[in-house]
Amino acid sequence: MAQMGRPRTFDRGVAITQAMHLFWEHGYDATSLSQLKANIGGGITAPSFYAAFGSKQALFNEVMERYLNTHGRVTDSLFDTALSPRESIELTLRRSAKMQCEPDHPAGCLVALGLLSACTDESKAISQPLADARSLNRARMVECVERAIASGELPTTVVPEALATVFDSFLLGISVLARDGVPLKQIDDAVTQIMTLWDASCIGRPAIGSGKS
Amino acid sequence: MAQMGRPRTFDRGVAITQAMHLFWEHGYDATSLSQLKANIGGGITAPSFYAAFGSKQALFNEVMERYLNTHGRVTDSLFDTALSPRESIELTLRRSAKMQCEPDHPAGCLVALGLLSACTDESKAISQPLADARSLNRARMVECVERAIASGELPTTVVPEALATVFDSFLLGISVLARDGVPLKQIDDAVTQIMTLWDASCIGRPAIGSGKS
DNA sequence: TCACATATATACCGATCGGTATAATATGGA
DNA sequence: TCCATATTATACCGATCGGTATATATGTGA
Repeated sequence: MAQMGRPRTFDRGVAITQAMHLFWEHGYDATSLSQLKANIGGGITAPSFYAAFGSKQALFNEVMERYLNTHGRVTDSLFDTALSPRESIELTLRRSAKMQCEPDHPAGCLVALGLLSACTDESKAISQPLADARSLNRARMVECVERAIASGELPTTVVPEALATVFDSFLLGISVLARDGVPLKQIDDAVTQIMTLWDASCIGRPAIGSGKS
Repeated sequence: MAQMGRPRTFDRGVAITQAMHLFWEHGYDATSLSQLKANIGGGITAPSFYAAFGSKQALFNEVMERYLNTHGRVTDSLFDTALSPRESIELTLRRSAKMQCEPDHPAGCLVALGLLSACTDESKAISQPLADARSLNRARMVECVERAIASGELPTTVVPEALATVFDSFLLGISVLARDGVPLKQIDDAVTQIMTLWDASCIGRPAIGSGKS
């Protein structure tokens, strides 16, 4: 019993990728049904759309799931305990930067930019999984620094949240840079530069210049 | 000749502030005329709106101008040559973080989040002044680092774009953090932390850990 | 008092939004 | 062959979008 009924004229899996690119570029609200229908499988009709995906929101849910299981994986090294904490963070930053600048899909990160999609209160709830992903990444960054402190890689004077927030904010900012067309090399050089912050903390010179205000 | 004709029932300047808060929170596209009309001066009608502001886009232009001349000024220290380059950047980061977490207006920065407003191709053109402001800030960051190198504050081995991009990306990321509800103290502590990067570069230890990947 | 200027209120414009009812069409299994 | 199943195409739904035409109310200056 392979499949009953008239076969659909488009590939559902490919369609989700096409929809992902649209949501990625324009956000949830700003991506209209007309755009989705026009860009899926060379153009489909409204009933075909709803028969295949249920609703715009349901499709977006599938898109988020797809993204988190593919492109979103660039931050997986954050909880790869086979790596040193320093390597975990550096890899996350470099892989994220590279992915976000790839030319075969919209620039930036859907998770970070998903905050923009959440314009309406309604769509804020819809893109909650993206907020959860950001929250999870934040927690993992802190854990990563804590691991480094526990292993003696970083001195106990380092405040995990403070250092982790530096990397987290830097990471989130990459999405805006990528969207603004800043070249990958420049961002990657910045990663190299920011990793010296880790080394500086490593040497046991935390909180230099903490005064000022 | 004080004013001719029937006086309007709302304060135009206050209305622009109210509109700014809406655009700030929801973005250009997602802020509807209905919302604007309902929130301006306790509710106005469509003809009153168009008589006062011309169009949604014209109002948004006034809002951007207002923002850049008020809240957007937190980055002014970037080109205040009375400050040391290090102070310029640190002040920019701290003032930005503080402003973006103030409770009397939406969290985050309209300039950074304006990237989200630009969902449609059309609205991308409309919010071009915000993209220009980001671009300008980027250039000023680089100039700031160059000043430090010229004055001997930073060694000539520092690549201005790389270090500036670190601070720029960190700054842009603050908007997402603030929107996600990360407390100001945590962000401010991160500023303290990231400024040690400057000090580390200052000591003449640039490009540590530049290898890897 | 009366014209003028400006803002207001009511009602409406075409376009698009996300979503659907109805019916025609194409496949597999009995 | 004929039915069940599933997708397709056509046409349409009410709601909202940004914006406007018309008429009325409210002020100033002569």
